[in-house]
Amino acid sequence: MEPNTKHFRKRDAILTCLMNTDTHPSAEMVHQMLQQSHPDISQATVYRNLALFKKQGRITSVATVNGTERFDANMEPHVHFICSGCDAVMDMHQIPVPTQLGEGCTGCRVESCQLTFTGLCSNCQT
Amino acid sequence: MEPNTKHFRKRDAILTCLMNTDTHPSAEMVHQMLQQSHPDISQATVYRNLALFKKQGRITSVATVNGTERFDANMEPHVHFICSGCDAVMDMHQIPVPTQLGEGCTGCRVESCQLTFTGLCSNCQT
DNA sequence: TTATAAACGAGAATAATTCTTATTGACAAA
DNA sequence: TTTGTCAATAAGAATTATTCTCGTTTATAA
Repeated sequence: MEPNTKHFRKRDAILTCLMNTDTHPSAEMVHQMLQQSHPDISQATVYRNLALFKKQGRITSVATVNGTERFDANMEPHVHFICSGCDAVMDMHQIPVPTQLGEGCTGCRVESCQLTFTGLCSNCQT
Repeated sequence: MEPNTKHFRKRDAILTCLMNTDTHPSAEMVHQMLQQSHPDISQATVYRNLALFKKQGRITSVATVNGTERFDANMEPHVHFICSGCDAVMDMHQIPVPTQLGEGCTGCRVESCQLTFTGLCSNCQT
Protein backbone atom coordinates (compact mmCIF):
# COMPACT_ATOMS: atom_id res chain seq x y z
CA MET A 1 0.00 0.00 0.00
CA GLU A 2 1.27 3.42 -0.88
CA PRO A 3 1.54 6.20 1.61
CA ASN A 4 -1.57 8.27 1.12
CA THR A 5 0.14 11.23 -0.42
CA LYS A 6 -2.20 11.32 -3.37
CA HIS A 7 -4.59 8.46 -2.97
CA PHE A 8 -6.38 9.43 0.17
CA ARG A 9 -10.08 8.92 -0.02
CA LYS A 10 -12.17 11.10 -2.24
CA ARG A 11 -14.39 11.83 0.70
CA ASP A 12 -11.46 13.31 2.55
CA ALA A 13 -10.40 15.22 -0.53
CA ILE A 14 -13.79 16.89 -0.71
CA LEU A 15 -13.68 18.04 2.89
CA THR A 16 -10.07 19.15 2.60
CA CYS A 17 -10.88 21.11 -0.53
CA LEU A 18 -13.63 22.93 1.27
CA MET A 19 -11.45 23.64 4.30
CA ASN A 20 -8.72 25.13 2.14
CA THR A 21 -10.84 27.73 0.43
CA ASP A 22 -12.80 30.78 1.48
CA THR A 23 -14.76 31.07 -1.75
CA HIS A 24 -17.79 29.20 -0.42
CA PRO A 25 -18.04 26.99 -3.47
CA SER A 26 -21.02 25.14 -4.83
CA ALA A 27 -21.01 21.38 -5.35
CA GLU A 28 -20.17 21.93 -8.98
CA MET A 29 -17.28 24.26 -8.08
CA VAL A 30 -15.88 21.66 -5.67
CA HIS A 31 -16.14 19.10 -8.44
CA GLN A 32 -14.17 21.41 -10.71
CA MET A 33 -11.53 22.14 -8.10
CA LEU A 34 -10.91 18.43 -7.59
CA GLN A 35 -10.50 17.62 -11.28
CA GLN A 36 -6.74 17.98 -11.15
CA SER A 37 -6.04 15.73 -8.18
CA HIS A 38 -8.95 13.35 -8.82
CA PRO A 39 -9.83 13.46 -12.53
CA ASP A 40 -12.27 10.60 -12.18
CA ILE A 41 -14.37 11.95 -9.32
CA SER A 42 -18.06 12.04 -10.11
CA GLN A 43 -20.57 14.74 -9.38
CA ALA A 44 -22.66 12.27 -7.41
CA THR A 45 -19.78 11.65 -5.02
CA VAL A 46 -19.37 15.37 -4.42
CA TYR A 47 -23.06 15.91 -3.80
CA ARG A 48 -23.32 12.78 -1.66
CA ASN A 49 -20.44 13.69 0.58
CA LEU A 50 -21.36 17.34 0.93
CA ALA A 51 -24.79 16.22 2.11
CA LEU A 52 -23.15 13.81 4.55
CA PHE A 53 -20.80 16.45 5.98
CA LYS A 54 -23.70 18.81 6.36
CA LYS A 55 -25.70 16.23 8.29
CA GLN A 56 -22.67 15.54 10.46
CA GLY A 57 -22.36 19.23 11.20
CA ARG A 58 -18.91 19.47 9.70
CA ILE A 59 -19.93 21.98 7.04
CA THR A 60 -22.87 24.31 6.49
CA SER A 61 -24.57 25.81 3.51
CA VAL A 62 -24.24 29.55 3.81
CA ALA A 63 -26.46 30.69 0.97
CA THR A 64 -28.30 29.81 -2.20
CA VAL A 65 -27.02 32.05 -4.96
CA ASN A 66 -28.91 31.98 -8.25
CA GLY A 67 -30.44 28.67 -7.34
CA THR A 68 -27.25 26.89 -6.33
CA GLU A 69 -26.25 26.03 -2.81
CA ARG A 70 -22.93 27.34 -1.48
CA PHE A 71 -20.94 25.62 1.25
CA ASP A 72 -18.52 26.55 3.99
CA ALA A 73 -16.33 24.40 6.21
CA ASN A 74 -15.74 27.27 8.61
CA MET A 75 -18.25 26.51 11.35
CA GLU A 76 -17.47 29.58 13.42
CA PRO A 77 -20.50 31.87 13.12
CA HIS A 78 -19.57 34.76 10.89
CA VAL A 79 -21.15 37.23 8.50
CA HIS A 80 -21.27 36.86 4.72
CA PHE A 81 -21.48 39.30 1.86
CA ILE A 82 -22.93 38.13 -1.46
CA CYS A 83 -22.10 40.12 -4.57
CA SER A 84 -25.07 40.20 -6.90
CA GLY A 85 -22.75 41.08 -9.76
CA CYS A 86 -20.31 38.18 -9.72
CA ASP A 87 -22.01 35.82 -7.26
CA ALA A 88 -19.00 35.85 -4.99
CA VAL A 89 -19.66 34.94 -1.36
CA MET A 90 -17.22 36.61 1.03
CA ASP A 91 -16.52 36.48 4.73
CA MET A 92 -17.02 39.61 6.79
CA HIS A 93 -15.20 38.77 9.97
CA GLN A 94 -15.38 42.31 11.33
CA ILE A 95 -19.04 42.06 12.22
CA PRO A 96 -20.47 40.18 15.20
CA VAL A 97 -23.27 37.66 14.70
CA PRO A 98 -26.27 37.60 16.99
CA THR A 99 -26.74 34.23 18.60
CA GLN A 100 -30.10 34.34 20.31
CA LEU A 101 -33.59 35.57 19.79
CA GLY A 102 -34.88 38.04 22.32
CA GLU A 103 -36.86 36.84 25.30
CA GLY A 104 -40.14 37.83 23.73
CA CYS A 105 -39.89 35.17 21.04
CA THR A 106 -42.51 32.59 21.75
CA GLY A 107 -40.79 29.34 22.53
CA CYS A 108 -38.65 28.89 19.46
CA ARG A 109 -35.43 26.97 20.06
CA VAL A 110 -32.61 28.55 18.09
CA GLU A 111 -30.05 26.24 16.53
CA SER A 112 -28.21 28.61 14.25
CA CYS A 113 -28.24 32.08 12.84
CA GLN A 114 -27.21 33.63 9.56
CA LEU A 115 -26.44 37.25 8.88
CA THR A 116 -25.95 37.99 5.21
CA PHE A 117 -25.45 41.23 3.34
CA THR A 118 -26.12 41.55 -0.37
CA GLY A 119 -24.81 44.18 -2.76
CA LEU A 120 -21.96 44.90 -5.13
CA CYS A 121 -18.35 44.13 -4.35
CA SER A 122 -15.71 46.72 -5.21
CA ASN A 123 -14.90 45.03 -8.52
CA CYS A 124 -18.49 44.98 -9.67
CA GLN A 125 -19.21 48.67 -9.04
CA THR A 126 -18.05 49.28 -12.67
CA MET B 1 -67.85 45.71 -18.41
CA GLU B 2 -68.08 44.24 -14.97
CA PRO B 3 -66.70 45.91 -11.94
CA ASN B 4 -63.48 44.07 -11.22
CA THR B 5 -64.73 42.35 -8.11
CA LYS B 6 -63.48 38.96 -9.20
CA HIS B 7 -61.88 39.39 -12.56
CA PHE B 8 -58.96 41.60 -11.68
CA ARG B 9 -55.80 40.57 -13.38
CA LYS B 10 -53.98 37.47 -12.32
CA ARG B 11 -50.83 39.46 -11.88
CA ASP B 12 -52.55 41.61 -9.29
CA ALA B 13 -54.02 38.54 -7.63
CA ILE B 14 -50.56 37.10 -7.14
CA LEU B 15 -49.23 40.23 -5.48
CA THR B 16 -52.37 40.65 -3.37
CA CYS B 17 -52.14 37.04 -2.27
CA LEU B 18 -48.59 37.59 -1.11
CA MET B 19 -49.46 40.83 0.67
CA ASN B 20 -52.28 39.18 2.60
CA THR B 21 -50.23 36.42 4.15
CA ASP B 22 -47.35 36.20 6.56
CA THR B 23 -46.52 32.58 5.78
CA HIS B 24 -43.77 33.46 3.29
CA PRO B 25 -45.09 31.05 0.68
CA SER B 26 -43.26 29.41 -2.18
CA ALA B 27 -44.35 29.78 -5.80
CA GLU B 28 -46.16 26.50 -5.54
CA MET B 29 -47.92 27.58 -2.35
CA VAL B 30 -49.07 30.81 -4.01
CA HIS B 31 -50.35 28.74 -6.90
CA GLN B 32 -52.31 26.59 -4.47
CA MET B 33 -53.71 29.59 -2.61
CA LEU B 34 -55.03 31.08 -5.85
CA GLN B 35 -56.78 27.92 -7.03
CA GLN B 36 -60.09 28.97 -5.56
CA SER B 37 -60.30 32.46 -7.01
CA HIS B 38 -58.41 31.64 -10.21
CA PRO B 39 -58.78 27.92 -10.94
CA ASP B 40 -57.13 28.29 -14.31
CA ILE B 41 -53.97 30.06 -13.23
CA SER B 42 -50.83 28.30 -14.36
CA GLN B 43 -47.65 27.67 -12.42
CA ALA B 44 -45.65 29.51 -15.05
CA THR B 45 -47.71 32.65 -14.51
CA VAL B 46 -47.00 32.51 -10.79
CA TYR B 47 -43.29 31.97 -11.30
CA ARG B 48 -43.05 34.64 -13.98
CA ASN B 49 -44.83 37.29 -11.98
CA LEU B 50 -43.00 36.55 -8.76
CA ALA B 51 -39.75 36.99 -10.68
CA LEU B 52 -41.06 40.25 -12.09
CA PHE B 53 -42.13 41.61 -8.70
CA LYS B 54 -38.77 40.68 -7.30
CA LYS B 55 -36.96 42.54 -10.04
CA GLN B 56 -39.21 45.53 -9.45
CA GLY B 57 -38.35 45.46 -5.77
CA ARG B 58 -41.95 44.89 -4.73
CA ILE B 59 -41.23 41.57 -3.06
CA THR B 60 -38.15 39.73 -1.86
CA SER B 61 -37.18 36.14 -1.43
CA VAL B 62 -36.46 35.65 2.23
CA ALA B 63 -35.05 32.15 2.22
CA THR B 64 -34.60 28.91 0.38
CA VAL B 65 -36.08 26.16 2.50
CA ASN B 66 -35.39 22.60 1.37
CA GLY B 67 -34.51 23.79 -2.08
CA THR B 68 -37.58 25.97 -2.64
CA GLU B 69 -37.61 29.72 -2.65
CA ARG B 70 -39.88 31.54 -0.20
CA PHE B 71 -41.27 35.02 -0.80
CA ASP B 72 -42.36 38.02 1.21
CA ALA B 73 -44.18 41.18 0.19
CA ASN B 74 -43.24 42.91 3.42
CA MET B 75 -40.27 44.99 2.35
CA GLU B 76 -39.56 46.41 5.78
CA PRO B 77 -36.31 44.81 6.92
CA HIS B 78 -37.12 42.31 9.61
CA VAL B 79 -35.82 39.08 11.08
CA HIS B 80 -37.01 35.59 10.15
CA PHE B 81 -37.11 32.30 11.97
CA ILE B 82 -37.14 29.10 9.94
CA CYS B 83 -38.37 25.94 11.63
CA SER B 84 -36.39 22.95 10.45
CA GLY B 85 -39.20 20.69 11.60
CA CYS B 86 -42.16 22.02 9.64
CA ASP B 87 -40.41 24.42 7.23
CA ALA B 88 -42.44 27.34 8.53
CA VAL B 89 -40.93 30.77 7.98
CA MET B 90 -41.94 33.25 10.65
CA ASP B 91 -41.45 36.94 11.29
CA MET B 92 -39.54 38.01 14.37
CA HIS B 93 -40.39 41.66 14.62
CA GLN B 94 -38.86 42.04 18.06
CA ILE B 95 -35.32 42.00 16.81
CA PRO B 96 -33.53 44.84 15.05
CA VAL B 97 -31.79 44.23 11.71
CA PRO B 98 -28.34 45.61 11.02
CA THR B 99 -28.32 47.76 7.92
CA GLN B 100 -24.69 48.44 7.18
CA LEU B 101 -21.34 46.77 7.16
CA GLY B 102 -18.72 48.26 9.42
CA GLU B 103 -16.27 50.79 8.09
CA GLY B 104 -13.53 48.22 7.74
CA CYS B 105 -15.31 46.40 4.94
CA THR B 106 -13.36 46.97 1.76
CA GLY B 107 -15.56 48.92 -0.57
CA CYS B 108 -18.60 46.70 -0.77
CA ARG B 109 -21.84 48.55 -1.45
CA VAL B 110 -24.62 47.08 0.65
CA GLU B 111 -28.05 46.81 -0.92
CA SER B 112 -29.81 44.60 1.57
CA CYS B 113 -29.34 42.47 4.62
CA GLN B 114 -30.91 39.31 5.93
CA LEU B 115 -30.88 38.04 9.47
CA THR B 116 -32.30 34.57 9.80
CA PHE B 117 -32.50 32.20 12.74
CA THR B 118 -33.01 28.48 12.30
CA GLY B 119 -34.28 25.99 14.85
CA LEU B 120 -37.45 24.34 16.08
CA CYS B 121 -40.68 26.19 16.60
CA SER B 122 -42.70 25.48 19.74
CA ASN B 123 -44.93 22.98 17.93
CA CYS B 124 -42.03 20.97 16.59
CA GLN B 125 -40.24 20.52 19.91
CA THR B 126 -42.29 17.29 20.32
C1' DT C 1 -7.20 -14.96 1.18
C1' DT C 2 -12.18 -14.41 1.73
C1' DA C 3 -16.15 -12.05 3.40
C1' DT C 4 -18.52 -7.89 4.41
C1' DA C 5 -19.53 -3.34 4.23
C1' DA C 6 -18.53 1.25 2.72
C1' DA C 7 -17.44 4.26 -1.18
C1' DC C 8 -17.87 5.12 -5.71
C1' DG C 9 -19.15 6.16 -11.02
C1' DA C 10 -22.44 6.43 -14.38
C1' DG C 11 -26.35 7.71 -15.72
C1' DA C 12 -31.38 7.70 -14.87
C1' DA C 13 -34.82 10.10 -12.17
C1' DT C 14 -36.76 13.95 -9.79
C1' DA C 15 -37.92 18.64 -8.44
C1' DA C 16 -37.79 23.41 -9.01
C1' DT C 17 -37.67 26.82 -12.24
C1' DT C 18 -37.41 28.99 -16.85
C1' DC C 19 -38.32 29.17 -21.71
C1' DT C 20 -41.07 28.74 -26.01
C1' DT C 21 -44.93 29.09 -28.68
C1' DA C 22 -49.37 29.77 -29.90
C1' DT C 23 -53.46 31.97 -28.06
C1' DT C 24 -56.19 35.35 -25.76
C1' DG C 25 -57.50 39.82 -24.08
C1' DA C 26 -57.22 44.91 -23.69
C1' DC C 27 -57.15 49.01 -25.72
C1' DA C 28 -56.33 52.35 -29.39
C1' DA C 29 -56.86 53.85 -34.25
C1' DA C 30 -59.58 53.68 -38.32
C1' DT D 1 -67.97 48.02 -34.90
C1' DT D 2 -63.59 46.25 -37.13
C1' DT D 3 -58.74 45.88 -37.13
C1' DG D 4 -53.95 46.41 -35.44
C1' DT D 5 -50.79 46.14 -31.78
C1' DC D 6 -48.85 44.61 -27.84
C1' DA D 7 -48.96 42.71 -23.22
C1' DA D 8 -50.60 38.71 -20.54
C1' DT D 9 -51.42 34.04 -20.46
C1' DA D 10 -51.63 28.58 -20.61
C1' DA D 11 -49.53 24.55 -21.65
C1' DG D 12 -46.04 21.97 -21.77
C1' DA D 13 -41.20 21.37 -23.28
C1' DA D 14 -36.60 22.42 -21.70
C1' DT D 15 -33.15 23.35 -18.39
C1' DT D 16 -30.65 23.17 -14.14
C1' DA D 17 -29.52 21.56 -9.75
C1' DT D 18 -29.80 17.70 -7.02
C1' DT D 19 -30.85 12.91 -5.59
C1' DC D 20 -31.40 8.07 -6.42
C1' DT D 21 -30.32 3.35 -8.21
C1' DC D 22 -27.51 -0.16 -9.13
C1' DG D 23 -23.65 -2.59 -10.42
C1' DT D 24 -18.65 -2.33 -9.41
C1' DT D 25 -14.56 -1.28 -6.81
C1' DT D 26 -12.08 -0.64 -2.65
C1' DA D 27 -11.07 -0.98 2.20
C1' DT D 28 -11.14 -3.53 6.32
C1' DA D 29 -11.55 -7.29 9.26
C1' DA D 30 -11.77 -12.18 10.21
